[in-house]
Amino acid sequence: MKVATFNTNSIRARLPIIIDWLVREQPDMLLVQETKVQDKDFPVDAFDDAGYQVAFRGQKSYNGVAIISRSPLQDVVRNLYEGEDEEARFISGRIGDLPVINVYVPQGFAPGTEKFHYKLRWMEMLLSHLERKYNAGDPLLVAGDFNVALEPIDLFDPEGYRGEAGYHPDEQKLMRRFFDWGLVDLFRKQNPGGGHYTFWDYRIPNGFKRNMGWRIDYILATAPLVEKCTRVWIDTEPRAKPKPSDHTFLIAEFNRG
DNA sequence: ATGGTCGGCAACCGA
Repeated sequence: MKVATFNTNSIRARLPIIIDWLVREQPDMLLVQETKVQDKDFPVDAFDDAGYQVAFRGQKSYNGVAIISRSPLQDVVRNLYEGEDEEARFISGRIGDLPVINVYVPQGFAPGTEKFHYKLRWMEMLLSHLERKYNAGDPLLVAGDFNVALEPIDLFDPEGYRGEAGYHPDEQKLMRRFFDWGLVDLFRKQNPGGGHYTFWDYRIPNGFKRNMGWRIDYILATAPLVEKCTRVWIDTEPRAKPKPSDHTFLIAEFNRG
């Protein structure tokens, strides 16, 4: 089984990259964030032609998440909390026997702002959602763009960004509560070294060429899946394109059974 | 080298 996550920064602008990648890599599922498309305009046909199903929740201009999969997503949930989420950042379901959660955690802007507090609240809501609805002893995948770098080796300039949004102790504490609950950061488990990033900010000149990036996208899994995980890697192809995306694909492979 | 990011969507906002 092969699972990937990718912040698309517009699924329509990135559609050829995504379809090419699906055809070449043939994953069982691809979790995407920042689709930036309303549901009525989601490019369903392109995925159908490539042999994939899609479940999505979008909104105008911002955010938006989708799960693209070989077999259809079942028991789909499009809201993190009771009632209707004001922002399209969460979609979950089940593919075969496997429960899957796809998240686009708020970026947070800057500590002390309302956006930053919203980010922390959102992560707390996700945590309580897990505690309420899932058992850490059962298989579960939680992946997406968490907008948090955990350790100094997870961003190019830890000193420079210390205490800012994306590298702040309050965010990191919340990330570690996911780990305490029973989720494992699969990339980190398989790759103890630093300098491996999933995001390079467009605003840093030649940031990708100079590897000035951040590791803020994750594939997290509970113990029964961790032991089946054979390989985790980052595919920088979309970031190296002439018309690059700011994030890259993060992929994990598992033994079946 | 007197410039220097994207995408959505129509003037800026968010990342």
